[in-house]
Amino acid sequence: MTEAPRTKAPVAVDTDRLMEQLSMSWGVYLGDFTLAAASENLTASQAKALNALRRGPAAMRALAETMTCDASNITGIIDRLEKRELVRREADASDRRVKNVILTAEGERVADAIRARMHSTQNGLDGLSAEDREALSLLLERVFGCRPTC
Amino acid sequence: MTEAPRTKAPVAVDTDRLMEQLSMSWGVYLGDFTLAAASENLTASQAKALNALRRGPAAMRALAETMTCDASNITGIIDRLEKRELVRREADASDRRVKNVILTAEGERVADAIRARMHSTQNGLDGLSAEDREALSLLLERVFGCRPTC
DNA sequence: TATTGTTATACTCTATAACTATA
DNA sequence: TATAGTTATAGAGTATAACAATA
Repeated sequence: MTEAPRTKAPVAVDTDRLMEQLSMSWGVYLGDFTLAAASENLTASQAKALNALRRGPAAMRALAETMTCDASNITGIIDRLEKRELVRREADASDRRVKNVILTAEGERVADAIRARMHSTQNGLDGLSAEDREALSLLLERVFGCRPTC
Repeated sequence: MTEAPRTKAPVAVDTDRLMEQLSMSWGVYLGDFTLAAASENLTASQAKALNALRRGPAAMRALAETMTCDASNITGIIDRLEKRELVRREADASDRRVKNVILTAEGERVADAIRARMHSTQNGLDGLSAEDREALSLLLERVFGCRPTC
């Protein structure tokens, strides 16, 4: 099932090509993101957490889920962001075990600044026509199952 | 120049949407890659180095360039891969300062295995028609400037 | 008992700076 | 003197295991 036939079908070749291209493209994207984060003296993980919180407060556990890492890691990441007053912890009203993490006004400003400084990616997207952007969005959704607002 | 107009043009909104979607898609891709690497007891960075070497031998310095990290990091990464006999160092013939890193047969096998275990991404791409794959490839090239074979 | 967040531990990745051996 | 690779160092991310507080 996972074995490819010895004769290369055009389909298989294109998938290989795309995998290679995706690998390089994500490298460019990550470099852009890391540089943007560094411009605010943040690591990529810290910026990722900040970005996730733009949607609203989240429990430590939920944040770990979003960042696909162990819950124990979140403590340190949020500690460093809290020390810079970009986020704050707040005890949950209904369940006192839970701590909700909330973006401060300054944290919101920094998150927006990082987003705005992703020039390379932004310029690449701005260079596309409206139709092309729509097409790319649909393709990403079909390949990775990610819709913009979910 | 970098200031957006106060009235939101449809173009600007679509770019925001795409940035968000790219962020999530990248998360899915990275998770897939990290899991595939872990299935061979490798970290993402080690797997990335292994994958880069599939194109052929590379000097330590060139590898650092490819992985967009400081040259001093490559020493440790290659040390660990060499300890497992997935790569080997070889002195360059023309410049004795240079060490070329070469994939061993076992390293090649492991690199291929990781590539093959990226089921999520692979399935996503296989679900596209030939035309859609071609379209995605063109869009990636225009946004990120990455061609498959360069 | 189960879950949330934290701590302790060990390993890896990362950049900076200083070192060596070549060029 | 300049460059390739290494080492030393310090900070950050990561998973595992164990813990306290709460459910």
